[in-house]
Amino acid sequence: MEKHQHKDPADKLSELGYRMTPQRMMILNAVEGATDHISAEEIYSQVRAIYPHLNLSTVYRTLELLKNLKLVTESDFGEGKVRYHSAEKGHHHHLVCQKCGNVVDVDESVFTSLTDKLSSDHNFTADLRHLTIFGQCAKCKGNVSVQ
Amino acid sequence: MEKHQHKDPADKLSELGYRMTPQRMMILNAVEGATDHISAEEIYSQVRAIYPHLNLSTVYRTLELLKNLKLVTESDFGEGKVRYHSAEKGHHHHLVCQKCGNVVDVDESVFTSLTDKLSSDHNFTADLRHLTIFGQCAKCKGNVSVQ
DNA sequence: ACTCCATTTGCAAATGTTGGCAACAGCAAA
DNA sequence: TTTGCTGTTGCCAACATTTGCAAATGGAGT
Repeated sequence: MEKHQHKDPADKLSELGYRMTPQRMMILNAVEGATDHISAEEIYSQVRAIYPHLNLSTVYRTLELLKNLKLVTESDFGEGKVRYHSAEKGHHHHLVCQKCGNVVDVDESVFTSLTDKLSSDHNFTADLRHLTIFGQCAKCKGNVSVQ
Repeated sequence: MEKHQHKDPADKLSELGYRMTPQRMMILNAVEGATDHISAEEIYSQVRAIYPHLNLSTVYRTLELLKNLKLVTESDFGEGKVRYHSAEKGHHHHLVCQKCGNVVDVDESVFTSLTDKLSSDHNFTADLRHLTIFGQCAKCKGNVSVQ
């Protein structure tokens, strides 16, 4: 009954001609179900707990696919690994402090002036899904230490 | 005679208390001398040709140092590896087309409205040295193909 | 149910990059 | 010049991620 009220990402996959395999189903669930940005390794062990026959490559390949289909979002917080987030839950971007490592979310609207300018000046349609901005937060701005 | 007209990056290193070793000298030269954005591996083999006793780790560690000292700039063009550029040659940013892979340079000024907003709204000082924006260029905007 | 075939997976090896640790080298003090 | 301290390097193993390839599988057609 509530089947076609808002399109389930799983349906979206098969509608686009991709196969809905158990692996994909569970990886998708892991990303959707995560309360925060989740890493490939976390998805891997989380799914493995209930579906032990799963390869890490499959996780990466599925995330790549979901990313291309705009079902998930990829963010690099400078940890040496990348994190994923369900696109369903709304777009937002990140400010990462290079000193304390703190991450602040900012709304997409902050970037509209930039995307407008890129569009008008360069005829370039920016895709800001991955955008992470590094810099210094309010707290750390006083510190003068060189790294 | 022209020694202290504009500060040589090499001098800058030792002034800041870092040692000027042959490895660092040659890695720095490789980045300064490159006509375009150069990868770690390229620096490695280029320096090795005239200084065979050099380790790839040293290249990465030196680049990390130069990056922190704001002598070089790091850019990720989505090739699976990162590229470096001499900061002396002026700051600019990149628009990478997700379809054709073409890279366009844009001037730093395009981003002033964004950095101003981040500063006033979030008291966050953005460091845009690494900024690469993905999206679609003018040519590819017509295409409808999914990936 | 059965066949077929492109898609998807697992496996293992390769990639680019980082980290630990012991040996080495620059430089200041004696 | 020798000593000693500390920063730097080489070596090697770890890490996150990607790739090639052969085997397995979903699902359309019979």
